[in-house]
Amino acid sequence: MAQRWSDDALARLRATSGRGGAARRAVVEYLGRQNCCLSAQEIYDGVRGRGLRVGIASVYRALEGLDRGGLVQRIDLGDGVARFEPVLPGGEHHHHFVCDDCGKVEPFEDPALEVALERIAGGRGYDVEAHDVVLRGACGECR
Amino acid sequence: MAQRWSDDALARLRATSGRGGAARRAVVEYLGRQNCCLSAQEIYDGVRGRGLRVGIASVYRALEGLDRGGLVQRIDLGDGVARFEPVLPGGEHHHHFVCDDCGKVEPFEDPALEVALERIAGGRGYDVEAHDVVLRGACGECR
DNA sequence: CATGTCTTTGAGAACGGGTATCATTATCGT
DNA sequence: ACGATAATGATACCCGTTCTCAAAGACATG
Ligand SMILES: [Zn+2]
Ligand SMILES: [Zn+2]
Ligand SMILES: [Zn+2]
Ligand SMILES: [Zn+2]
Repeated sequence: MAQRWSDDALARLRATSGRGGAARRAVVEYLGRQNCCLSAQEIYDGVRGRGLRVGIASVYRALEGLDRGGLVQRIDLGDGVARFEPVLPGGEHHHHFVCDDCGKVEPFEDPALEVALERIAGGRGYDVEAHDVVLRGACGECR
Repeated sequence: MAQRWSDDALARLRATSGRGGAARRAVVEYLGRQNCCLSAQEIYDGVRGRGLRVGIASVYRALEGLDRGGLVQRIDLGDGVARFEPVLPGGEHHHHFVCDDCGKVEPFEDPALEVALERIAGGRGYDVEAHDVVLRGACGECR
């Protein structure tokens, strides 16, 4: 599945952006191995940890391309650091709970929430294309 | 109502922080007059526009104190700028729609969404104290 | 009101995530 | 292999936010 996403993302990027590059490939492959959000710095560290000489600028460039193509979702948890996670085909996705105490980030899914959000999208004069939801509080260990 | 919030916030701040100051008072009074979120810079400009010599650092300090006291909600719309809006007593609040095209921010309320969020809060092992929701897309004028 | 103590304030430096720049390297059709 | 052109990496830069610190203000006391 993850491998599937990486391959698909690389193919899609090549179709829109003309050429392939090593940095972009490294970022996509590293990201495809994750199942929740990572910051650009975390991706940079992870890729570098594998011995690849990749610049932080290339990480941001790859993420920007992935974001424009809808292959990645930009997530803002309120700490001033943007995080990114793969967008799986079919629209299945999750949202995040952040512990105010220890900073832990946990994903969750909730179909009823998605339905409520769908209804809002339909009811207003807006053309809603995406939604962000973040829950805050104390996690099981911290409360 | 707005005046009510300002008075209450100032009283609450004085109770926790010992002394009152002119900058803090100016920020709270300006913020109490608004009904949706403002950035620190907008607050700074607004207060300065009234001829008060207030530093941007004091604006951030006031906002930090208000946030710690739960008197203000920090809102992150994903553009790298934190925004703040008064937290009204009773828990009534709204969320925001952001137009990807023109950048316009519009508030909306949706009881069904709040119910869905409440259910999530109760069902998991978390102790959820707050939630952020942002919808993105094209507004009525831009689509 | 004057004094002294402690807090708040404003200006600007410092910090950090993210972006722009640019010379160099890699890609890929030919 | 060659050459046009896009991608890359190092680093300078931008800008929102926080830190620092001397000066000003607030409050209790006499
Ligand atoms: Zn996630
Ligand atoms: Zn969702
Ligand atoms: Zn609002
Ligand atoms: Zn809500």
